[in-house]
Amino acid sequence: MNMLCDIPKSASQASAPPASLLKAGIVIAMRPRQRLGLGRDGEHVYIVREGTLMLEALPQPSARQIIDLYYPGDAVRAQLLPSMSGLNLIASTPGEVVRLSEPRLYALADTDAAVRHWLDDALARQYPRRLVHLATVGSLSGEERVVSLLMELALRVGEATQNGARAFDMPLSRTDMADYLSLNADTLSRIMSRLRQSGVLSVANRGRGYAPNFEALCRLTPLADTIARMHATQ
Amino acid sequence: MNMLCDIPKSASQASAPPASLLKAGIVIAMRPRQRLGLGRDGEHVYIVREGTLMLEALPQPSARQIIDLYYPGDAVRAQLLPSMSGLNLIASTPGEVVRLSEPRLYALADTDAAVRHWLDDALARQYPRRLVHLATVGSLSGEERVVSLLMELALRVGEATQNGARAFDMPLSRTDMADYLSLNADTLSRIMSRLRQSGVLSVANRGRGYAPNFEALCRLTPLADTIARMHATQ
DNA sequence: CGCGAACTTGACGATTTTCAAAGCGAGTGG
DNA sequence: CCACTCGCTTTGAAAATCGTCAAGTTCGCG
Repeated sequence: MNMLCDIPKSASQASAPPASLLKAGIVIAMRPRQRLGLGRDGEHVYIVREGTLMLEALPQPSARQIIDLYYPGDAVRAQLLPSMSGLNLIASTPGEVVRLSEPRLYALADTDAAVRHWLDDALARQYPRRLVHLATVGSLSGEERVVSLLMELALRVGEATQNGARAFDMPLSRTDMADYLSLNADTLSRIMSRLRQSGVLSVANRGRGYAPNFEALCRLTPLADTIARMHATQ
Repeated sequence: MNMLCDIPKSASQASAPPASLLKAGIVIAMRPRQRLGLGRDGEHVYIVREGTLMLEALPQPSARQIIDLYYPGDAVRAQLLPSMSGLNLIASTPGEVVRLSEPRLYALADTDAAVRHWLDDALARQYPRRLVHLATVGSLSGEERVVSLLMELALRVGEATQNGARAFDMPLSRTDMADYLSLNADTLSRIMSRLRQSGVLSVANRGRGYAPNFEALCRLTPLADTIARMHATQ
C-alpha cells in the first residue's frame, strides 16, 4: 500500500533517485573544496551522485562547525537549512551532483508519488544521522567521537578486506574532521596518534585509513550499534 | 501553485495542522515527565498541540543528551528518529498531543495535499533548528549556549512585557537544560548565577525567567540573529 | 629539489567536569 | 500547622580534558 513502509527505518543505503527527478536538474561535477551555492532564498536542491559534501557553519569568524555530511544518494535541500550567515556547502572530494530548484522539486513531488517517496526516504536516512551526530558531539569524549567518525567512514566509503579488517578513504582533512567533531585540530591529531599507537588504526597517504581489527575499533565507541545500523552497507 | 513556496523559510510559527490529520489520531493529555512510546518499529507520530516535549538519548548509562525539543505545532515522527537504545520522548510540561500511526500518516499524505504540505512545513521548521542546535553545542562557549537557549525560550514561550523586557517560562529543569546544551548541571548553574549577577537575567520560582533587557541578553550569543529568525513570534 | 600546506608534537593555560557538601522547596504524614 | 524527607539546585576546591601557541615534521606538487 505504501512504499515507505516496506523499507525498514534502518535502511541506510540509498535507493536510486527516480529518473524523473534527475532529468529535472543539471549535472555538476565537483572538485575538492568547491563551493556550491544555496541560492538566494534557499531555492536550490542538490542530489549527491558521487563523492561527499560538507555543510559548514561559521557562527563567528573564529569558529567553524561542519554541521552536516552528505553521501551519494543524499539530498541537500536549501529550504531545510537554517538561514545563518556563513553557511556553505562544500565538496570534500571529487564527485558529481544534480542540481534543481526547490519549486521544481515541489511541483514534481506533487504529481509524482515516486519522487515523493524517495524524498521521504532520503529524509528518513538523513535526519537520524543528524540526531546521532548531535548525541556524539554532545555526550562523547574526544576519542569516542573520533572513533565514531572513523566507523562511519569505514562503513560508508570503505571495504572489508580480510579477517575483519577494513580499509577506507578519509574524505575529510584533519581540520574538517576536527570541525565536524567539535574538536581542535591539534587535539584530533593527538587522538589519532594514540589510536595508531594502540594499533587499532593505521593511516596511509593522509587520505586513507585502515583498521586491522574493525571490531576492536567499534568497541571504543558506545554508539557502535547505532552507527552500524545507520551506515551499514547491506 | 505551490503552497510551500508562499511560506518563507524563516517562518517559525506553526500553521495549524489540517483537521483531517488531527481527526485521524487520538488526543493524549501529558503530565510532566510522562513518557510517550515511540512504537516498536517507529510507527507512532505525535503532533504537539500544547506544552513541550524532549527527546532524550542515553548513549551510555552515565551520559544523557536531549537531542530534540518540540513545541506546539511540531511533529514527532518516530521514523525520523535513530534506532538507538535509550531513546525516550518525554513531556517536560503539562500539555496535549495527538497521536497517530505512521502508515496512517503516509496514507493521508498520499491523498491529501494539505497534509503533505503541512508535514513539509513542519520539517522546514524543525530541521534547521537541529542544525543550529548542533552548531550551538559544537562551537559556542558555555555561557553562549545558555544564552542561546534562554533566547529560544523567551521567544517561543515568553511574552514581551515593557521597555524591551521579556518574561518567559522555563519548561526544562536545570538538569534538562544542561543535558540539552551538553553542559554539566553544576556548570549550568554557575553560568546562570553569573548571568543573574550581571543583571541580564532574573529567575522566579525556578520555572520562570525574566530578562529586563532582552537586547542585552541577545548580544551575548553570536547566533542571536539566527535564533531570532527561527523562533520569532511574528 | 625546494616550496607550501597539512599534519604532528610538546608545554602551558583555560574551561569544564568531578566530587562533596550545603541550601532551598515542594509534598507528605503526623 | 509543623517537621520531615526527597529531589533539585547552588557553591567550592581539586582534577581532567581540551584548547592555544609555537616549533618541528611530513607530504604532495611544481
